[in-house]
Amino acid sequence: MQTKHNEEALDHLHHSMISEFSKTLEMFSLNTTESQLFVILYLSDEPMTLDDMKNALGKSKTAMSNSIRTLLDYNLVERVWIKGVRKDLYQAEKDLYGKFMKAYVNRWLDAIERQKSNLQQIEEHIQDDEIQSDRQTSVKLKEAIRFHDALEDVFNDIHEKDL
Amino acid sequence: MQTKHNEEALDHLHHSMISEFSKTLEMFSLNTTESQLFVILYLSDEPMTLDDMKNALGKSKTAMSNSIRTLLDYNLVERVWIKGVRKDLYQAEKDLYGKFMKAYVNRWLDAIERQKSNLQQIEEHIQDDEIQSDRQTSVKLKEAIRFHDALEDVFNDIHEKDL
DNA sequence: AAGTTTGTTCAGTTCAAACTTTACGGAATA
DNA sequence: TATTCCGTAAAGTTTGAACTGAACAAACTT
Repeated sequence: MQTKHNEEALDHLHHSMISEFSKTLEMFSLNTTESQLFVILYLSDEPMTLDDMKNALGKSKTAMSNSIRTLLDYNLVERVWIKGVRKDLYQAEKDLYGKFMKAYVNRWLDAIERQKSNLQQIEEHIQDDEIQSDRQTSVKLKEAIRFHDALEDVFNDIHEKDL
Repeated sequence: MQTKHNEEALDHLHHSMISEFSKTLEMFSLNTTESQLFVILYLSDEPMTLDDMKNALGKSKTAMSNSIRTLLDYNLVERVWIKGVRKDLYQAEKDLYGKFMKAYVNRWLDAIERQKSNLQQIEEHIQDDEIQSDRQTSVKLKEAIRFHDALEDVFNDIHEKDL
């Protein structure tokens, strides 16, 4: 009975960790399932199959398949091969902080670069067409571009720190 | 006719800026309307009323009222008073970069602190109840807490930079 | 005091994201 | 070669966020 009590307590413990830790991971623009999935893999000693995850989270296999693929895209999870095992196996990347930060910062930098370039095109467009834009708008446009520069700087700083 | 052509071009210009710049602002966890609203206010020389915004964005007054309040919460917008004007007036805060960064970083720091404390409570809970947790889980828990510490450090760094 | 005007609350609607179930193609096994 | 098994694709369903319009309370005007 003591063992059973202990087992339940361990289950509860796992459940709490998944519930709590995943909330933080959601802040990295992961959705609920993706975050929970990562935590599950993170807590597991051994690589897991889609069916393992399905059982652990109580969701459909398709949901697992989709979520695991975005985690792969973000480089937060890797597929491993074990001789004799037919199913695909996945495990969480070791370097928790580094991987998450890298994934996060890269997504920011990509977006910033894209948006900055869009704004710059608008700026060129003004000059080419000789539109008599009000002074105010022109000033704001330049300011917005500088804003993007500043963002780029911050995220580049972070990026360089954890190389 | 030249003036009219120019006017149209200016409208288009404004529209583009709202569309493009707001995409970046959405990355600070603002939804579409909040972001667009901020850009509108940002581009305007004068403070605007809810009706002005409603007309500018073509959405309901309720939507404006809700969005402006979250922008106020985040300290990205301020209410101003002008003698004789009965309606509430709002304008974008001047320091674009500083305000956004501060709002963003604060939200991160709040969340991290809360989550870290939750994890620490789980850790205490283990020790109190003398649960024989597997070594692996215990290690991971500590690691997760360190992860939060690291995040706190990064965001604190950013926070201190733009004081 | 009666009647406007203004911002917000509330109830109902719309739409997109997230899930599930079913179906399918390709690889492994017999 | 036939069959089973596994991951993904497709189609349909559910759920929650975002929006609208009507109703309301407080403040202002006359």
